[in-house]
Amino acid sequence: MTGQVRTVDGRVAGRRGQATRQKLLDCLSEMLSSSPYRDVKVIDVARKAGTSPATFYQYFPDVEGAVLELAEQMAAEGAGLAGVLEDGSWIGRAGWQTAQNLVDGFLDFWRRNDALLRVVDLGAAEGDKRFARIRAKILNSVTGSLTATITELQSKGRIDKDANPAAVAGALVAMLASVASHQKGFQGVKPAELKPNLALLVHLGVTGKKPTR
Amino acid sequence: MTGQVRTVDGRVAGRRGQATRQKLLDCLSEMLSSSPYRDVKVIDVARKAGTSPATFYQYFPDVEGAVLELAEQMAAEGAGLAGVLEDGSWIGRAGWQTAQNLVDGFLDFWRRNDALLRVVDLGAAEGDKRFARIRAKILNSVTGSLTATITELQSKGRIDKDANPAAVAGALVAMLASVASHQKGFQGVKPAELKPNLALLVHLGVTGKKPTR
DNA sequence: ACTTGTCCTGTCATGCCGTCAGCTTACCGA
DNA sequence: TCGGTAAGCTGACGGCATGACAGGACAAGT
Repeated sequence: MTGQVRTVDGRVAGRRGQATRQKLLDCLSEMLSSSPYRDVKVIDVARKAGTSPATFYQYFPDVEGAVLELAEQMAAEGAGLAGVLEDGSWIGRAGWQTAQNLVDGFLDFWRRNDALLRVVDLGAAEGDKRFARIRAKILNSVTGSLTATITELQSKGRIDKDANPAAVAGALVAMLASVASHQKGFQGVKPAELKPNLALLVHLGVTGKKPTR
Repeated sequence: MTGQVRTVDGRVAGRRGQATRQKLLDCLSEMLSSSPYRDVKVIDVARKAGTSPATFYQYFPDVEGAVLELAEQMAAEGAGLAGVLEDGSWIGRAGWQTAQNLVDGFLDFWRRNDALLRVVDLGAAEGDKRFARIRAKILNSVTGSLTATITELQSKGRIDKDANPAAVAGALVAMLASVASHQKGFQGVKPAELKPNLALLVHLGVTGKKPTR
């Protein structure tokens, strides 16, 4: 599927080349965590990797191109976010647990990849199709699963007939994503206290009623 | 309170100076809407304003500084976002209306200022205190009002005692902000269809029960 | 040892950044 | 009307990042 790793000028990358490439990606990832996206320069990444800017440009067209590569890797991992939902029930006490698991998994994933996710979010919001696709890939696994659950519960008449399952699911997931990336900015609310409240909202949105704890 | 407008090197700005300054801000605003934040250069803004880069640096320390200025102006306007909530009831049919009004106002404000809000969001997420403060200023008016409402309803026993009003309100507002900035990215859900569903979630989160339409 | 293709870097033209000295313009009091 | 003073603007410059290329270093096979 991925084919061979290629340099910008078309050569196939060998063992050493791939190592250098990966090292550049790792250093870029670090830089993203430590300085504003706008200030991340090719030359800094190259220096950190103990190589030269010219080498960087052999493997990536520019900083954005390299970020996209990192994001793809992350998206592949993040597609498994919905794993929690596969075998999770939304009925009774189990529903509360499922909601909690979802929130936990989400916040955890976000904390591990916050710097990269910020950039992906920005790119997507700016209308860049490539970033939007990656963002969708990450979120869709969860949104899709939630949509299915809501649709099912809706057919049982528990939820407002007028509600659009996809819209509700998308909004809930957006909420999780947004809260996750601004966790520190919640003045007066401790992170530990945030989780159950998010779970409460998710449960409310999905099932239409308060959780049984 | 605001004091006089001053140049970077301490001179007080007169009529002409303020006009130039404002023109630079306007052009910056346009550039933010039309190109990725990362690619907005001082020289482009200056050219667009029919002046030189040196002039730009007379009024702002850098691009970020100018963006902060724009954001402050926006925050002043956005602080009125909660106006809808002041005289809005959350009881019965009126509650549904209030929720809809809130969603409407929010999405509208976001659409009018999307480019700037993206940058503020990024800055805040990256940990920049100045951007975080501005973001809080915009959101707090709404969050605060919602928190009060939830607290009140909670005392009447309608909502889960364990819920933290501030956390729930914050999460709902974050949801609105996030959805607003990714409106185009909601595949398969039309914007018009999005609103009532957001209102539904807000109503559910605030009052704990389905709206009466 | 020689060939071949991968891998890296020195170097260069170009362009943006951020600063300064110095010029022009507007305002004001005499 | 006429300087004087401060505001306002810009050309020009050193510094640094970008992005391209050609050529040298290196590993592997023969």
